[in-house]
Amino acid sequence: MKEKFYITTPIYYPSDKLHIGHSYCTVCTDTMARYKRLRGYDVKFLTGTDEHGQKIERIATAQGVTPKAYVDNIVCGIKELWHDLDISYDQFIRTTDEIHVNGVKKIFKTLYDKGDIYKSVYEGWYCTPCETFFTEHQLVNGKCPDCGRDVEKVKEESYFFRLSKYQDRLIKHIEENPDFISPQTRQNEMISNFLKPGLDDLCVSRTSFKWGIPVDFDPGHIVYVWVDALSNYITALGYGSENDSEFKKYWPADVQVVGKEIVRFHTIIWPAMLMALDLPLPKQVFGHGWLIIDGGKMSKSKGNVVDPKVLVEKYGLDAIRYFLLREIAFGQDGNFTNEALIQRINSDLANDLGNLVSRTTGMIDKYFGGRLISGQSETEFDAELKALTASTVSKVEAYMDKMMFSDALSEIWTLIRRTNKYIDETRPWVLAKEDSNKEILANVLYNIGEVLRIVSIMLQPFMPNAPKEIFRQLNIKDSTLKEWDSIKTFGLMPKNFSVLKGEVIFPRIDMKKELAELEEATKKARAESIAAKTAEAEKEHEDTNDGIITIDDFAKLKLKVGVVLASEKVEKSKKLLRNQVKIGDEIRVIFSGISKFYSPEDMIGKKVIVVANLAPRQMMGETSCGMILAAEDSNGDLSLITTDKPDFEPGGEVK
RNA sequence: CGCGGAGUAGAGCAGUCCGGUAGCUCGUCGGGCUCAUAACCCGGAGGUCGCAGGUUCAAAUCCUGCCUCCGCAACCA
Repeated sequence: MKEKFYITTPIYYPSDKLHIGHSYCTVCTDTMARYKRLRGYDVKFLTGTDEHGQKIERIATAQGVTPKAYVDNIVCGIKELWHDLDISYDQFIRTTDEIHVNGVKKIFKTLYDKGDIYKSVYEGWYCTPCETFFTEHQLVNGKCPDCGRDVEKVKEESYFFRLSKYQDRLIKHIEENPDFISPQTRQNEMISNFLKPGLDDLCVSRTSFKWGIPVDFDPGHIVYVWVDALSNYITALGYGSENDSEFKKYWPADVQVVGKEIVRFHTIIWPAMLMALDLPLPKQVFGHGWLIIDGGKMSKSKGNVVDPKVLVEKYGLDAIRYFLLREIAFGQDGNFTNEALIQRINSDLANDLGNLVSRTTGMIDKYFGGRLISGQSETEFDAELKALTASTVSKVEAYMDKMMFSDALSEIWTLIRRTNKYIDETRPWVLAKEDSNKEILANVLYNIGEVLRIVSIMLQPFMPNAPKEIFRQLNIKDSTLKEWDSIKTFGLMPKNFSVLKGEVIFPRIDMKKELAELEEATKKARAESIAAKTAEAEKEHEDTNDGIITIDDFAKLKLKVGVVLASEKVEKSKKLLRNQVKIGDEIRVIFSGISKFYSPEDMIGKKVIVVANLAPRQMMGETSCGMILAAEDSNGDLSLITTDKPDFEPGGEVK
């Protein structure tokens, strides 16, 4: 019986179009799934979408559609993207699927009955305009991290999962299974950051939104993301349903690929849930890194979001997949630049591999009329080429088992380059001049063809198209000659084979021209995104109050001119300065999040504008009375608002 | 002292766990070849391995301190 291999991607949140980062994660997982299939495993590859929650509910409402209609549309686009990237998933789970919904209800009930879920009171902060709950930690200077407005303390009845109960077992499991969290650095992070300080029980239900799976024994409560989303990896297999044969067959997962930002949920919350359900844990959770763009994180506000679809259309799927898998060490962050992409395409794909195929089929065509018949003659260079081929295969296997895609590809390319060198060494064009050398020539070309066959097989998990085309050009039809096991013996290609010289596999790209074009496209996209954002912001304003306030509204604000007498950096805070501001006769302590832009020395003596009637707020264990005004530019840099006349007398009101 | 990651030729990275002549790709300069996609092959130049101490016969690698950048801090892949 075939050994099973169950691999998953995270389920993505369909609140927006997916970008290159999601694609990266999915392509890597797909490559591993393809590799395991090629190695003869019974592979199950799961991906999907996490469709519930307040954010989606709100976006859908804003667009005047039902949440389901909204996600249906986005999911459609996601499936299209996976199709374009040739993702070979076996199943696409949606958290709105009936099998999942029922499974989650059952899991929730089971945990409740066992006492691992209990009812209590959730305390947190609520931002009314945003309709969102925040914990103490999430607040920025005690204010809503989204809109910066005041938040109010709320209590909500909720269900909690006894996460704390599993803390010791988790630490033990992680320590006893060094491969459970990969790469290693993530493991250190989890233990020192979260497990050692101690785990709190986790709030697993909400009453603040409706779009989700209801707790069926307590209407009004909705299962929150943890139990809902994480369960997908087992509900997709039928866990908790009548037909759980797949669950029995595939669980536990062999690898769960996740982004580094959600390693925590997958290595702490998820395993604790599984422990509570008495289920085995996944064998490995692999946290990959992020794509860094223009030296920073990809984000919509920066307008540097890369659309995988555009890239695939422009350069082809194989090139994009190759780049992602080769350029970035799996597990670490990696840079994505158009320049690096084009460079990889040109030097690795076009010059090294594509050109090798081209010159090989070209020579067979030219010297043998496309039909090669080779005998036994050898050259002094053959042994080394064959030895390298064999060692490459075993190195690639070793790297692939550790999901070190970049290193695996690097080995394959060493072989490709060596083969180009072999051509130089054997000088087929010289051999072709003498009829007596015909047999040696035939064997040289045969060896190159055989390496190309082997290379193509090893490349199959990474690139879905190029290997097929190489097989076609080398006229390899026998499927056993495309299997992994066939690469362990050098020389399985039929001794006489014909070639079909075809189109260039990877055309070279004119770097200068292309970069200029891309630059243009990026600018356009950025402008569009900014325009869309502005429009959205305007719309939001209109929706509330047209963005216009009356003079009476303005009069509610008491803005005063104060002078900063003293200022100091707040320890433990990156942003805050603690200022003592004299307003008239009064001296107030006001915290201000500007230490990145102003040193305490800068502050002293500054005449600043203070919102004098702002409700006092606890910050860093002290009360901040008021707010110092500063303007923000598009880079996020802050500039204090001050009075124009240097010797202006402070204390007066701003009107 | 909140946590983690990074700092190595012009660029991007490997090497650091398990000290022993500093490696790869691209770029650059020179040479070779002409089968091939102006490609391929060979060679050269270019690095005080963030800084400062320490351990050692020997440090990019181990130890101590510091600086800079990035990310995270209850779900942005």
